[in-house]
Amino acid sequence: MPRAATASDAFNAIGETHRREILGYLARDERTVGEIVTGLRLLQPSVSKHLRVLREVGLVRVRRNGRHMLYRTNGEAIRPLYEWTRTFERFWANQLQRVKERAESKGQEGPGTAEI
Amino acid sequence: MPRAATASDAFNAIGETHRREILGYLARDERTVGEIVTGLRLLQPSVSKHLRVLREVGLVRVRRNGRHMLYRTNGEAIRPLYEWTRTFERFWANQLQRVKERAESKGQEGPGTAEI
DNA sequence: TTGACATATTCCCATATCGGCATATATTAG
DNA sequence: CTAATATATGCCGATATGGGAATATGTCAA
Repeated sequence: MPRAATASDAFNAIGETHRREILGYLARDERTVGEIVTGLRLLQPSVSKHLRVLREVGLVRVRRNGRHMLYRTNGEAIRPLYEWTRTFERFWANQLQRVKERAESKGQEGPGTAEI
Repeated sequence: MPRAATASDAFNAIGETHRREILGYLARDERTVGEIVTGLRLLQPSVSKHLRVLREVGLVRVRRNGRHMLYRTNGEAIRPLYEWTRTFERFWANQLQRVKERAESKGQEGPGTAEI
């Protein structure tokens, strides 16, 4: 079995750096394909292809305006990713806690707890 | 250029469903490869391969205990993903805001306000 | 040592990728 | 209508994938 299609879900779609950049770029306002091309310095066919993937997984929305296509990020579709990552929130929360505790008890370094 | 390697960064690594499952499984306690195999009903070589990818991007840590390898999730490595998704938080925050306002002004439950 | 157990690696294969380039489609202007 | 602009699609090639089966490596027990 090959790797899951990039358009199979949001988790796969955001694996690509350029697609994440596009999502960021489209987060504020809707943008034309041409604006993305010049704004992010990508080639037009590449942008169109990435937009197709993003559209297929619902990460962007489009509407037509004359001969322009106006794309915008659909933040709702990012929420599942957010929720998934939040599942691990306690890790860095604990980390901050530990750092704070260590600072407060400002004593001794634990001897090298080996990490592989 | 082919797709970026699955072990090139966390964004690519979590694209795979089984890897996300493994990360969830290893979030509470450290686990043996065998435990992952039986716990998630995967084949051992498959698990070992996924663990390798996860290890390469720092999403899991290992230590050896006799002939067992004990893996655990390194939540810290998920934080960048969390931060990235949080960039879009206002999308669903606004959504909730709108829902709340509607509820307050109407003083009743809105019918079918779909939740994902 | 030998054998049993735990995990990692290798090989094969069908598939999807992304970038470039060329081209097709769609829409408006004149 | 035709030309020009905006976007989408098709084709190519190099590459990495993930599953499965077989096998290699590593560690302990007797």
